[in-house]
Amino acid sequence: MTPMFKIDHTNCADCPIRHRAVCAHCDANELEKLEGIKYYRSFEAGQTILWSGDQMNFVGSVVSGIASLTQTMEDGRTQMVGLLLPSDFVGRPGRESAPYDVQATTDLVMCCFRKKPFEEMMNETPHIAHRLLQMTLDELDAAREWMLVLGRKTAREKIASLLSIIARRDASISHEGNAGPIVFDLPLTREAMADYLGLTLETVSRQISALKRDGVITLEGKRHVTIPDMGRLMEEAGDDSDGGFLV
Amino acid sequence: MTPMFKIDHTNCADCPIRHRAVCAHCDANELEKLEGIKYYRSFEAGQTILWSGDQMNFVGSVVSGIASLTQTMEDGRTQMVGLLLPSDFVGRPGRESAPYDVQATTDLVMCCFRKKPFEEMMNETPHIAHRLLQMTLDELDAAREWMLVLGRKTAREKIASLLSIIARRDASISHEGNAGPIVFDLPLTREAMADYLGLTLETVSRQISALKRDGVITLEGKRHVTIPDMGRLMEEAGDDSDGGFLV
DNA sequence: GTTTCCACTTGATCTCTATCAAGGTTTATT
DNA sequence: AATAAACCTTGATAGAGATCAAGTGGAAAC
Repeated sequence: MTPMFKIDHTNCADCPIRHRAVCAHCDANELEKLEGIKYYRSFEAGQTILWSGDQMNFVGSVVSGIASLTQTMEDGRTQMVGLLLPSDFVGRPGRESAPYDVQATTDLVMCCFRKKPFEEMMNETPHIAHRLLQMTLDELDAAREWMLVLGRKTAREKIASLLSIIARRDASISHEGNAGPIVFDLPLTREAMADYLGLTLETVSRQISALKRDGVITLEGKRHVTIPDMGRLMEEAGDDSDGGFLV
Repeated sequence: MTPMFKIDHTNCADCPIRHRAVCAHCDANELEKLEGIKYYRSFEAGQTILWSGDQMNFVGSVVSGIASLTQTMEDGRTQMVGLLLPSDFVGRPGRESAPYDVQATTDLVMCCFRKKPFEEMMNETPHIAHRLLQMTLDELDAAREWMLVLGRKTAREKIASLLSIIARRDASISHEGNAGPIVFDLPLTREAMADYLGLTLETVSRQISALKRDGVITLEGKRHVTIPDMGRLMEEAGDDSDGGFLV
């Protein structure tokens, strides 16, 4: 079965969304139906988009920036449970409320669809339901991969795993699958990284310094990262070299 | 929208599956179509049902016993990424292979459907696709809830969280939502619990002893557990008392 | 130009959990 | 009844990461 939506980071001319996600522009048949319910929203870094328990009256895709899903315990401990990069889908068709906080980790633009009409369209067009199921399965795979990181990896491996995810995601967007050094800007503070990895920000800082000292990464300033050897980084992450991350 | 399948632990006369899962007997319209492709399979405790990467040519529901999903690193570290209790759905419609090992943790009976015809039926009957999306979202919620456990909870809280999940699940099956002590048999070895919680089996044993010493649980033998006060257990787990676990 | 603030780094120490090791129970096997 | 094989418990010790604390650097605000 060939997917009705183009996927995997191909852009179309008039839409900024990379098409791992559902997008109106990708399917001429749906375009008119969606045009009316589509809108863009911008958020500032640090802004909370939704609190856990809030009514969620839209679904959408990240256009630019990074959003994060966070769970919080009563005493304030927090764990990031999802990182939404450009092209990722946000939303829970058929669900009333958000089960975790959704935050803009950086300045963020989202392409939103009002939920009701989106769901109606989903019910009428089976391939969209099918596509959503596939995306949800992707997210489930990514969440489970992350459970291994959280449960069994050392601090150093955790950092390497996170850098590896961001590097791979970034590389696949900027220049299609070539070798050579990978360069990118870290979009997360040390604290956000710690929240994602189940560490403290001090440990994150120490391990980044260690990876730098050992030549696994190069840093200019605090955010600009160069990965001279991706294979080496993935060894440090404890992954089989071919890698199975899906985020 | 009312679900076409009965859900939430109601049994019908001729089917052993509790209906959080897709099941032929729950929808007369689909019954005949499914009859031909449905079959039961039994597994012994410890048996591996699927290795990571194997072709997955069926989907199905757990009828009795417990199955687990496990990820393994090259050096042997393992993390359980899912626990499948009776009524849980196993399978990845539209996917070729399993991304993790599937094992029978106890003796296990599954109700299986051959994948191809199941997928065809899914494509023809939108409400089954819809139901599968909802179930996958449930699993995603559970996985993300578990990320908080793995990333931020102490060993004691982790044990309490696991007991809490099993107790709640068990209680909702055996006697509909009443108060009073909850009694059940632990279906997992200390080692399996450790693999699920990102701990060692020694730490699991020590924390269970501690919970017993502190009167949070009572143990007869090594597996028979009594929870005198479920609220107390949930406090120990660090949950807001109303609890959000979805497993 | 100075001050303030925020993100980050580094050091010292402590604590929780892993690790190593030994022994105990229960259940199955001979 | 004796033996073996899982499974579990408990103790001693070590180590990874948390916690507490001080200080650096850079950018924005005054």
